[in-house]
Amino acid sequence: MAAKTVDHYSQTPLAVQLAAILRAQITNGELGKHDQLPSESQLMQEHGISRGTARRAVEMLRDESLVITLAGRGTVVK
Amino acid sequence: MAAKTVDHYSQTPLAVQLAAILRAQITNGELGKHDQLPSESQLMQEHGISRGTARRAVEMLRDESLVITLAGRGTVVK
DNA sequence: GAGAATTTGTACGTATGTATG
DNA sequence: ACATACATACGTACAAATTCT
Repeated sequence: MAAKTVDHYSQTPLAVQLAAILRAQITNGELGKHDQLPSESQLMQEHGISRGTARRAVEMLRDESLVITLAGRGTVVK
Repeated sequence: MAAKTVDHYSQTPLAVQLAAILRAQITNGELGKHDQLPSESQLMQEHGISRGTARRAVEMLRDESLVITLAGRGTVVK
């Protein structure tokens, strides 16, 4: 099945949409503890968004302490 | 006297420097409760930085709940 | 109320620096 | 040396909210 992606025609900001999608995957266990999140480049391609938008989405999850980002490594579920 | 500005040759990120300058002005009372912060355009000109950098600096203060930003209005000390 | 000007919000592109593998 | 990945910073454009004339 196709993975869920953001809606470019929605009024909701793309970064907010993406954060919600990733947050849901963490909440429902699709992404478990210590699991690696898709890289910024992967998120860019999969959702057709820019790097800045992908980064803002992940930043929201960091602010919520749902994930941890390590320079040069990536982002993992906490 | 000349206002304090960021150092473009410092190792410290420009946004971090600017946030520190504004944070100090709030702490020492130079900027008091309900006082308006310089607009993003003013910060750009006064410090010779881009808008994105100015926005990140103010964003830090928002994250610290030191200020409140309203679209079309600006940012004021809380 | 209309319209211009100002200010913040969102989105994208590019470049460079730093750290890891 | 190279590829990958995050960090910082420059730029552009347009949208949305507010203020001013």
